[in-house]
Amino acid sequence: MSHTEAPTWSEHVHSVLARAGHQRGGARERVIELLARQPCALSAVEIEDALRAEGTPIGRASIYRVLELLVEHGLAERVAVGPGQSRFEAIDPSGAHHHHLICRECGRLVAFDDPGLERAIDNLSRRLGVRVEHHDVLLRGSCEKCE
Amino acid sequence: MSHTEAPTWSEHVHSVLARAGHQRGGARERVIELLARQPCALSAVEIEDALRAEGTPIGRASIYRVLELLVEHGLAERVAVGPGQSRFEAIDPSGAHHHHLICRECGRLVAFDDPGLERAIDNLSRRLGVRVEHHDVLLRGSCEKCE
DNA sequence: CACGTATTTGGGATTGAGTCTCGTTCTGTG
DNA sequence: CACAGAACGAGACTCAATCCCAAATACGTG
Ligand SMILES: [Zn+2]
Ligand SMILES: [Zn+2]
Ligand SMILES: [Zn+2]
Ligand SMILES: [Zn+2]
Repeated sequence: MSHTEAPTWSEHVHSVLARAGHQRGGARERVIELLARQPCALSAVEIEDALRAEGTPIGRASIYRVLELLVEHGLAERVAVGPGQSRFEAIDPSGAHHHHLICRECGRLVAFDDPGLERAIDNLSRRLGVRVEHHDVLLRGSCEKCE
Repeated sequence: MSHTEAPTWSEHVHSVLARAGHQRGGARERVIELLARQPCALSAVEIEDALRAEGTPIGRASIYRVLELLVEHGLAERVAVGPGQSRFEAIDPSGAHHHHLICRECGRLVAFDDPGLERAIDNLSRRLGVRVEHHDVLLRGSCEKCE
């Protein structure tokens, strides 16, 4: 192949972090690899448990450090689903992202994306005249299964 | 006056809770009165401190109980501004509400409302075909003062 | 008003996500 | 392979939030 493949999220993360002057380490690699495989957001505790279950336990401090680093660099997003319950998920390098509906009944997280919503936030930030770096949107209701 | 005045938020809260079979108690009254006077969201700790400063200290457990009750009945909203940092504010019975921008620099909360955003969320919920009871929107960026 | 019952309240113990510290281990470079 | 800086992890610690339960309070009834 002569053309450049679009980089995967992991590759993108590694290149961004390398460019920012970060070395590589086992803990970070593990967390990134795990996040790369997820369809939707995980909590820090779930990440800790998943890694331990895979036989490569990672210190709690490292997990939070990695997550903070990723969020700082716009590589992952924190989804606050409740008091003391943050979840994290990869952000696609293309800028494509989705938001979530959390079901009041079963607590399940449902992902969606909506250009109209993004456009509205865009217009809004222009109207406010402030620099909006990020937007959190979380809908609460009941999902199809709990309807 | 022969016409009915629009009820204040406190009155509305009391009638909703009475209808739901709740008795009145001092702690609840104090928290409701305090929230009614706020222009924007307070944390539970701020509420506790404010009430103590006013000479009517209220137990922590009661404060959280009242807040939960209000949120449950759609009378107040929880704004998750960060991990382990919830803020609460009254929801106007008319349905009028605002959202917030939280400043990365100074941490200040700036309120705004935007019909375009509300319309977009409306359309979205119709498109998804689910019943959306509530929507959280939180922008992150820098406020005018920190620009 | 006095009584009885259900609700509300609050002090204090407890939980648990998230943070901090600091000595150890690893990475990359020359 | 030596060195400096970066990354790691065990465990102490913080603090919002929850839980427990005995005491206080609200309110319908007589
Ligand atoms: Zn997701
Ligand atoms: Zn968006
Ligand atoms: Zn507000
Ligand atoms: Zn809205």
